[in-house]
Amino acid sequence: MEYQPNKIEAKWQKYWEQEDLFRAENFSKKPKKYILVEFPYPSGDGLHVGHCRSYTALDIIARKSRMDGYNVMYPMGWDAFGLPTENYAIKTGKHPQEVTKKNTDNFRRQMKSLGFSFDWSREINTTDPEYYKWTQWIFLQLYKKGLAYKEKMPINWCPSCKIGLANEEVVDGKCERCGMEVEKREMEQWMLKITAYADKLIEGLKDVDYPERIKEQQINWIGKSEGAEINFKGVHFDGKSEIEYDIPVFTTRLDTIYGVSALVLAPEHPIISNFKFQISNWKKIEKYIKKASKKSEMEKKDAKKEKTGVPLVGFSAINPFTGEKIPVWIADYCLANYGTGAVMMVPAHDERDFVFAKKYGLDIKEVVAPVEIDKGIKTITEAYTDDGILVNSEEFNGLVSRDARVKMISYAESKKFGRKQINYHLRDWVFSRQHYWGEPIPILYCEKCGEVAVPEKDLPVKLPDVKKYEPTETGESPLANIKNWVNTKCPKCGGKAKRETDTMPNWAGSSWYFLRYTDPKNNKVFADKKLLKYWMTICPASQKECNKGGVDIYNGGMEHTTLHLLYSRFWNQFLYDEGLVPCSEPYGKRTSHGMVLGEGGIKMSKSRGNVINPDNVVEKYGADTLRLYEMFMGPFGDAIPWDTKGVVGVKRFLEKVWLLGEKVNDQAPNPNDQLKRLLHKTIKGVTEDIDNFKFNTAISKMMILVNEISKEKEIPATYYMLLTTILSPFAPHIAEEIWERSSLKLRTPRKSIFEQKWPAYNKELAKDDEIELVVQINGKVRDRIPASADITEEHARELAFASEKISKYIEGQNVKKVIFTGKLVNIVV
RNA sequence: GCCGCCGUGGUGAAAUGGUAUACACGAGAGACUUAAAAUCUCUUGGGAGAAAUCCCGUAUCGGUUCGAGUCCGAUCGGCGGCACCA
Repeated sequence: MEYQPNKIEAKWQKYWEQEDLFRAENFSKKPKKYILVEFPYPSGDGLHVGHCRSYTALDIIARKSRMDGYNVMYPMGWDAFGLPTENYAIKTGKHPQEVTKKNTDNFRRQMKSLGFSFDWSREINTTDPEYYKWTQWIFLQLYKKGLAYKEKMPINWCPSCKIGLANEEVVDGKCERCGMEVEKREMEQWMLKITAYADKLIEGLKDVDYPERIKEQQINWIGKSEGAEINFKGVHFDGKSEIEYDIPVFTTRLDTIYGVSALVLAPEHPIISNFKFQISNWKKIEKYIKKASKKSEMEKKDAKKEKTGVPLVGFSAINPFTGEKIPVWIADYCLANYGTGAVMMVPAHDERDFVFAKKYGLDIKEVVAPVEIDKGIKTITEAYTDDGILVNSEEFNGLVSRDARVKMISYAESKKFGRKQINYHLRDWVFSRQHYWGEPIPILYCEKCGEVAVPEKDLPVKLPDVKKYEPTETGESPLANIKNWVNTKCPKCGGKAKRETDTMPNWAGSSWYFLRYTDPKNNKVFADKKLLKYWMTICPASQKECNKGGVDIYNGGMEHTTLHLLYSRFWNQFLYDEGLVPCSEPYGKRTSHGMVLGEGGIKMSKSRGNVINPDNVVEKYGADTLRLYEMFMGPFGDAIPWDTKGVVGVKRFLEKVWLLGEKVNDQAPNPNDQLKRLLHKTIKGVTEDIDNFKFNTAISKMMILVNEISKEKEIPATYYMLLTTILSPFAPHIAEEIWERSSLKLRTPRKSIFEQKWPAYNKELAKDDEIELVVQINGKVRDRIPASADITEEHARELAFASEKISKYIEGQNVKKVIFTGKLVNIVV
């Protein structure tokens, strides 16, 4: 009978749903396993084949884990707040909620058609007031602890559209919609103090099983650097008298302080606007600041781009170590949002400073000499940026850089003009958006009481209906126009109050959703404590409570490494400190998938017209083929181009498996020993490959087995059923169908294949009994000799030296060394 | 630019520091067929040779090692992130 996926797939999807086979059971006696994939943003384009890839992979893990005896939770939900839906609403006038409903319905249908074993009873949606009530509640906890605060921050502003723009909407410094040059505009914004957790976020990585590259990316993003903050004395004449003030400077290279030629301020440094009227070249400075504000941070940091700057005429600074008076410049390669917004310029020992000093003719003074040479370099042709030995630094001469830094900090501390300082590259999280489609920030402004938190009993602060989804002309969110929503009473004094009209960024809802899955319908707390403990801390292996558990496996894309992954770790650590969740780290293990690219290796996009719609693939080849293909196409962690031709390969494989059913005969004689060994080897290989996320090689191993079995005239039913079982997590529909037919034939009770145990293999049979002993001369293969797998070194040497081919090479040669590795002999001559 | 990753046949790729190219696609030849499709069998990194066999080959250059696709250094090329796309 022909393999017709369309006939069997819907049948089994319905069966699984009716039998409720994938429900995660709270407090089950079985060991728990919480398997999580990043929930999607339900865009109007529908499911991307890239989504299918990671959901299939984790579905394989989930299905196999159930067969291994775990109580698995594999949930799914929607991260539905965000710009694309809002923009779509602006264009069509449809309510974002309506659009979201349509999109999530479509996503859910597509997911179901692929046979993913999600526990749909736990489905969540970040835009559901019953969900965002708790997002707002967590914000209030942060607020109460002083971790949410307001600050003026620059946003992208289009003067023609009169709206704030997301970075993505700014193309080459211009508004994506109208092409107008984008300006920076200062606006009061809600900020979250993630920097308070910088050390904890580094520290927490020690206990979790993340790929090294992810840990490294996060650590570098946080960018902890230890150094010193030194107060330079700023001096200028205001027409009547000399004014003095401190200009703090952060440096990790205090050892180079005797080589400072100038002080450089960021264009946004407060000193500049404070003393605006005393700067004699103000016009020039103003022009420079305006130009700099248009540059992106990337442009400013670019070491290859020309460095520019303007001196602050009449201003100077005093180096507290030397007492020397040095000029003060402003330059945009000094960034306002890192350190103190002021840096000391040491041209001899910093590349950017060197280029800058050369261009503007500033002093270049060597103060650190390379350790190995001490030639007294006269003309410096490039910056020496490594540590070395101090020269030209008075009492610190002769010290190595590291010691010099320690001594210099003590000196600065004793003289009270400096101290040890740790700086982070990490910046606080801008948490305000002037958009409609996000969680309203639950804050009120009372005429008498000032800023007031919305009482918890009044949550959620629901999004009101609006007519227009565009922001207002003042740059405020569209909510500002809904007067009867904005105007409210102060919960403290009952007086007049206005609501905050900013909404939260899309990242808010996704920063804690993994907690909600444990108890998705609770309306008293964000999740029940006992359920959090059960799902987040019970170690599946020991069934005992431990603090390292959290989600057992969390899969997502590399693109989320420094934002979502860090933000959600921050929220969880905060909730842990508040005693609200039982583990400090949310995810015990992190894995990541590679992107699915279009044919030819370019990104899939509507504009390129190379988007593959999973619906079409399912219709043409079946869900099992799509699943299997996406797992077979390459290593799970790598980006891989789609290849429609490649799909037929796995379809043929499934057809082959299907047709094997015709050869099954329970009276069949046991196949030969080699095939039996291959079967056990395959079970072992597939088991290990799934556990190691090596799905592509697991499939190739099954292909090899099927190719071998196909050569037999008759196949015992046990072989066929074992093969089907190890295939079942990959291609669940065909496996169920084969299992049912085999069960009927064997008259065993009908039960889902997913209620079966994962097969064990015989360790002895899974080993090779014969090998080809490889004989090398100087590392080059010269002969292969069949031998027993447990050959001794002595015997292997005998065989090697007895070989005719080998004797050719060693005749008249001096054998220096013989290396034996168990299956290889290397003779060094 | 900075941080992280990757580079192997015509293509997707496989390979605990130990036989480079498993598995699959494509291509070529053949079988079956009136024919086509499907299916099955064989060939398929480059070069030399009638063959046995030999030489070269994992982006480039160099190093470590008995032995390097794998480890180290440099270079070139590609991808992800760079804080308001998610």
